[in-house]
Amino acid sequence: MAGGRYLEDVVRRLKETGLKVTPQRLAVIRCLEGNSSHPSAEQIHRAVTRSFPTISLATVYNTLETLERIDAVRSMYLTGGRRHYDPETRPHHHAVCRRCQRIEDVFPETGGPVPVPATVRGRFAEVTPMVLYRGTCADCASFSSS
Amino acid sequence: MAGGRYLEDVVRRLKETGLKVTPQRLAVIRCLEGNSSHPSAEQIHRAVTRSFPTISLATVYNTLETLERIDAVRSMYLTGGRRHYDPETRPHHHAVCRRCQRIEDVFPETGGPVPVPATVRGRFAEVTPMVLYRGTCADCASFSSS
DNA sequence: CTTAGTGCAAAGGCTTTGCAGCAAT
DNA sequence: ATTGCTGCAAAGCCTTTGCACTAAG
Repeated sequence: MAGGRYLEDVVRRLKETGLKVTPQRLAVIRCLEGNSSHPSAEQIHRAVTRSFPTISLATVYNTLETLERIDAVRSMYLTGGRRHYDPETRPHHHAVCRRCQRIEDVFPETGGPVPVPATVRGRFAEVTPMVLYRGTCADCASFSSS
Repeated sequence: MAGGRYLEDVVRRLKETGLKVTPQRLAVIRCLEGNSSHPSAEQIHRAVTRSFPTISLATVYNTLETLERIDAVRSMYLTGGRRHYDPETRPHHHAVCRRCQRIEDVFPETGGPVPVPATVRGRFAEVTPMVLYRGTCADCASFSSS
């Protein structure tokens, strides 16, 4: 595996900002590293619990907020009323399955840049477009009636 | 004003589906007609309360769910954990202010169709792209430090 | 009449907050 | 010693649900 580039980087930023590198934070960072499943806080908590049984859900939330402030994670509401966390902080798009809610990253390179219409440019500054491709994923399409 | 095209249309669809046209539902429909502010359920409730003081928030939620089923309104999580309702049910995009969370409709015609990358097309069927143009609106840009 | 819809209140998710105890300078 | 972090529990939003009452067709 790629081995800790993300972890190293986030740890460095924590230290630079004067924040502490606690075992709980390390566990959450490790859970996020290379994780493109866009987990919710609760999913992260469940996953981290396996290696760190005593970590509390509140600490996971606190840690995620801290990590978001140092740009180590990005949160978003893509589907439903729950927040999803993504360690990929570069601008990119998302494909979301209408049925199973699976979320996949879609990088701008694969589809070319998304133009910002003049009407939007005239009314908003520093516009970053983010596309949501809502569709039906292969798994769900094959079990179409289930 | 345009005068009731939306209302007429929704009332017709309610009847066709065998649903009742109650004063509460009419009040919610009137509140949605031509409303492009993407209100939350609570905002709709507050607005409707002015003309219909006894309507309950639960009824507003129930009504919105009913209206969404007959495709008279579309709900979405664009920003934060609250649901926003939009009487515009044709596919379109949204511009959202990073600061004040104001939401504006952006119609595909103004920016041309959004292409679906081959990678997405290969993994998802019936893909509908929806763009979120996140930026800073003119009002917020002028009060940049407030 | 009959059935669906309303309003109230309670319950349910998810997230945030307050605070005592603990850990790391 | 001082500061910040953790974990627990409670509180807070927003939304959904159960149920008796009411009203639409």
